Amino acid sequence: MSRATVSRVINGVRNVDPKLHEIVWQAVDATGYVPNRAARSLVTRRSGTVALVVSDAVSHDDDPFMRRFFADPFFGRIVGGVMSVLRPKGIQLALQIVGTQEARTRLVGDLGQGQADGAVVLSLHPDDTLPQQLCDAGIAAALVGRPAQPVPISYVDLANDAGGVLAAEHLLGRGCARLGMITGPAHVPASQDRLTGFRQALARHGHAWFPTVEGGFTYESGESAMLTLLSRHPGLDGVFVANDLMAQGALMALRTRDVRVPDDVAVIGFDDSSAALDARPPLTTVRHPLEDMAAETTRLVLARIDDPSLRVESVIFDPKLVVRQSA
Amino acid sequence: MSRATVSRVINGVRNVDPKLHEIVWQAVDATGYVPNRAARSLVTRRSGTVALVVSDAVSHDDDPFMRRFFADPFFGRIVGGVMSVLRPKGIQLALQIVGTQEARTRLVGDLGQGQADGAVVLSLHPDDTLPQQLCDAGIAAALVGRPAQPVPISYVDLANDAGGVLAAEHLLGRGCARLGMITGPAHVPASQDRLTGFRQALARHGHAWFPTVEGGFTYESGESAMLTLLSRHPGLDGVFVANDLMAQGALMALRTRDVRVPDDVAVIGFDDSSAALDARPPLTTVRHPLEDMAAETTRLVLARIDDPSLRVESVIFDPKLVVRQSA
DNA sequence: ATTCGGCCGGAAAGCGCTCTCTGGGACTTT
DNA sequence: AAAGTCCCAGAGAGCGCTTTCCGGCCGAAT
Repeated sequence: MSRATVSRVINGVRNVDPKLHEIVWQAVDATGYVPNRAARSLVTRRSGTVALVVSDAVSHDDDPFMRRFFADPFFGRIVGGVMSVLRPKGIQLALQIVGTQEARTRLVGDLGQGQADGAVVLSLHPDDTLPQQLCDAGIAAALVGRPAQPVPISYVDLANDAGGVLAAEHLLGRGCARLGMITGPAHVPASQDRLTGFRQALARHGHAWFPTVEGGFTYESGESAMLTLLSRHPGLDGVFVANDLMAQGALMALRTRDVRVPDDVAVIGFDDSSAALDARPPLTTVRHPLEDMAAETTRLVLARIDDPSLRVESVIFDPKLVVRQSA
Repeated sequence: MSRATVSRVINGVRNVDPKLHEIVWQAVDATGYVPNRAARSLVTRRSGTVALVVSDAVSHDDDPFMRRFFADPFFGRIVGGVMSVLRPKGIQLALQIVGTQEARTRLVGDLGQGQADGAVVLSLHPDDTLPQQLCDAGIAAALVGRPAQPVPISYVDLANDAGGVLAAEHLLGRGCARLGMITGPAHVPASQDRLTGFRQALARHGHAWFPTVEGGFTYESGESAMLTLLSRHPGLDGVFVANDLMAQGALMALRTRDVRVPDDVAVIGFDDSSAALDARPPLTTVRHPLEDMAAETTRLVLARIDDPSLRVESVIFDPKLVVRQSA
């Protein structure tokens, strides 16, 4: 029997006698044959790999930010979501971290050359040029989270502003009248959107202004932001915090000041991460379905690999309010 | 000029005229040429890739345990450590998750065939057969954490028992006399070792017995374990908790019972993760240098790829006590 | 001046696979 | 019964690279 026939059987091409089909599979099982991926991709020009690219502007490898980033559940949840769609299809996941401009250029070259068939991209820096480069190079790629600058590239995002609205309405609905917010870093689009949504919803209900303190998405920044808020505005009865980890910190601050939650001050977090469940009282929070979003991003990439002529597309997920005990 | 010459230049082989050398590099820069990885590995039989394998015994992809696992900083910290050594060398990281026995067999086949040159393995299940399979197949691999069963395979581990000793001595040293421990799951080797070390150190100081409650490494399990311990042994003045997240939960339990930390009860955690810093009071804990260990594991794999005749090797890291405010 | 040795660059053979192209056998049609 | 049709299997080219083998050139030694 010729290699061609075997190749046809293994790749499931029609026009093969069922008997031969059977024989081939038996032989494969018996010998434990595994096709050579390199040889295959050499001719098919497909690598059977999708890259997960983390693009940031750090100078060196051991950058403390990167350490924090990997330790953050954010990264792991995305990996989990991506894997959940890649695994059943037998597609490999290659991890790429690009910090410098040079690394970005090399990455685009490598991808263009076929190192991976497509890329799921996490663009962490506001003036990251990678989305544009990817776009120019015609690489099948999609972002998790909207690009900070307008670029014709597919992306999946959460309606962060709608999340802000949800939080505002819930707080208002339970009778809170003196609200405040602990925001995320100003340069992160998601932070902006959460603030905007919250602000607009409040405005619609006649609240022209409310106090705000900026945090850094960390536990400690949430704690100290809450302390600041509390000292400046002792009459506060409701706080929207831009992520759960900061909210957990805020809860601790409230506790040390002997402020009861939710009786004196109601707190709403954002993400519905494990921190929300671990907080005491458990956090009422806005669910951020990161796994599903990462999975959807991966599907977008895969679709584009199959048909490069596809239009760029954006998928916006709607957040849901998860009511627990903090508000 | 022939392709052969170009190849020689790019791969830095000797016997090339410096002038030609120069010309080639100029051309490469000018045209943005990137060598084809597939073609190269076809002939060199090297993929330039190392796999990070997570081996567990889950039945399906969306297994809740896996979701938890990815969301846990544990995974991310390891990824960070592995990347820190792979990146400078330009080696790719491919992520592989194997839950079923079938997937394990296929993985070993794929690796043996050259899909990756080696593997850094996280074996999460006590009777995981993967280490043995990898060993039998002669694949360059090393484990993060000691294998649950004795297998001739390289691994990197923490001297968990020494960590237990550190905790015991610190607690004893600050005058605690009625100690207890919240352990990790009994089937995890690391849990066992932490308990063993703690027990032996206490025995050496005349404490023949101390109360123990088993937790599941989660915040909530730590909280409820502490509550149990407190109700059964109200006189407790020191607790060793097998990881920081449980310790954070324990702190919360203590707080709700109005027990002062460290004045009434001293608490020591394990890992020195972000939870230790986020806890109030900040946790005195045993540092688990996971990033460094993952990096070392990767180096072991790389060394074995270079020279397959290398003996299997184990590297044991020593834990350090990080004293903060909880003990 | 002739030969020998050492080096450098080119030719060409694959690596293991896919896929087009073609031949041959069986079946259908007139 | 002869010609046409279809379908399946084999032959063979070639994917882009590395690497061995050789031929040719130049400098040194006899």
